[in-house]
Amino acid sequence: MAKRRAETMEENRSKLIAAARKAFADKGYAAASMDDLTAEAGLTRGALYHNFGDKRGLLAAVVHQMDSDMAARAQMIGATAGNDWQALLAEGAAYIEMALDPEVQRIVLLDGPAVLGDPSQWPSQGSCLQATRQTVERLIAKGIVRPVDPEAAARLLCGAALNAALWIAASDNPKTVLPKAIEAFSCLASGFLVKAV
Amino acid sequence: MAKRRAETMEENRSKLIAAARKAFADKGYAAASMDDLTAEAGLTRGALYHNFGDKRGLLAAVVHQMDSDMAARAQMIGATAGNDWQALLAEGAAYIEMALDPEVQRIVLLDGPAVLGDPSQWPSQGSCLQATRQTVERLIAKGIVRPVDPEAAARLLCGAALNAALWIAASDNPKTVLPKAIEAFSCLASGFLVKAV
DNA sequence: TAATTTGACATACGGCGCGTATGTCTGATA
DNA sequence: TATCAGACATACGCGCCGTATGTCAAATTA
Repeated sequence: MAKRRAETMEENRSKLIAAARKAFADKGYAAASMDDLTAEAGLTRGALYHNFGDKRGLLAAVVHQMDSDMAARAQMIGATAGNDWQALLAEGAAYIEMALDPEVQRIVLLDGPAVLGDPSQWPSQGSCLQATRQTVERLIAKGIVRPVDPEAAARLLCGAALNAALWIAASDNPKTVLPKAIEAFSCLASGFLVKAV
Repeated sequence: MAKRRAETMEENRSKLIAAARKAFADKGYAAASMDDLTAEAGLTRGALYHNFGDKRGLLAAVVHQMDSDMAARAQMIGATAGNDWQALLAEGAAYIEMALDPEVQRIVLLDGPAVLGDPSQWPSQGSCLQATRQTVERLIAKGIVRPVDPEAAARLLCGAALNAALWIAASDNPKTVLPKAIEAFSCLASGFLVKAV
């Protein structure tokens, strides 16, 4: 039987996003050819421009998907922590680990900001940023964390985690530096506590 | 009188770097045309490829220049601070303020990492990173800061400062959020102290 | 100083990739 | 069943990068 119209369209969108995710991660955004990646998905550039407008639009869709995945994961990890403070630390560690994925680094952390602009302006709000900010707000309300600007705190924490991840990924043996990074992150974060550990 | 050979060459290099800096900051790396920016400098693409190899080489030269300027500035500011701890905070604040410059953001913080890779792999070592790391090492030696990995601490601090700058720049009224960012940064950094403030 | 060489830069060429305009064919609608 | 709409394919033009080749002034040597 013939498929519904919207059905195949959604399939094609998914195929294009998947191919783009692979191509962008593999060759980088600039070097990825639209002809190649659409062919990889069994389609042509016509489908691409019809669905996403232009190359940037495709990147935006890919970033949105990855960002949403990361947000969901961060949310889960935060929810399973013992208390809110540990949730914050766990989210940070999770973010560092997620950022170790080469796909995440290349697409979300490097090409994404360069092509689409600052992550906080993205529709998805920058995944981890959102989760971190909410956690910080809870901690401030409970008097555990100093009354700093939650947005500022979240941005700084995520920024620290992100750079930690880039550092680890660029290092010779990631296994040994990962714990150092997480320890340093914990130290840093503890600066927000009302009373020191 | 006829100019020396090396002299004019150095002049041309400077003119190209200056034009590139302007073009990259204005249009972004990808959208900047080599023909246009070389014409702006009164030269052609021939000079460019002879001096810098390719477009990436030109960006690297521009980044190196800006990075060196930033390092020198950070060094100066750190040196004029009362003590080492205040030097660290001052360097962080200085980094945030420098990163508010649109040219720095676009070229050093966005396109630079996307095109050239992680800043810590750059020949210039990532300006502020170097200065921050040295300051952290001094503070650890004096027992003021906990014995964390200096490299990790420097990366986290610089990452936090960088993201603070991106946040401020994207905000509606930078003037009001700048102090919030600096306050949050001080809190964060104090997490590294042996005894809390 | 005159001839020769070097090399910094200009010019010319080929190819690729993006974006748009136009065409086509299938699934929806009446 | 006939018409329409829209998702996707095809065709075209333009701009830009990188390289190969040419040129001319400055440096070198005798």
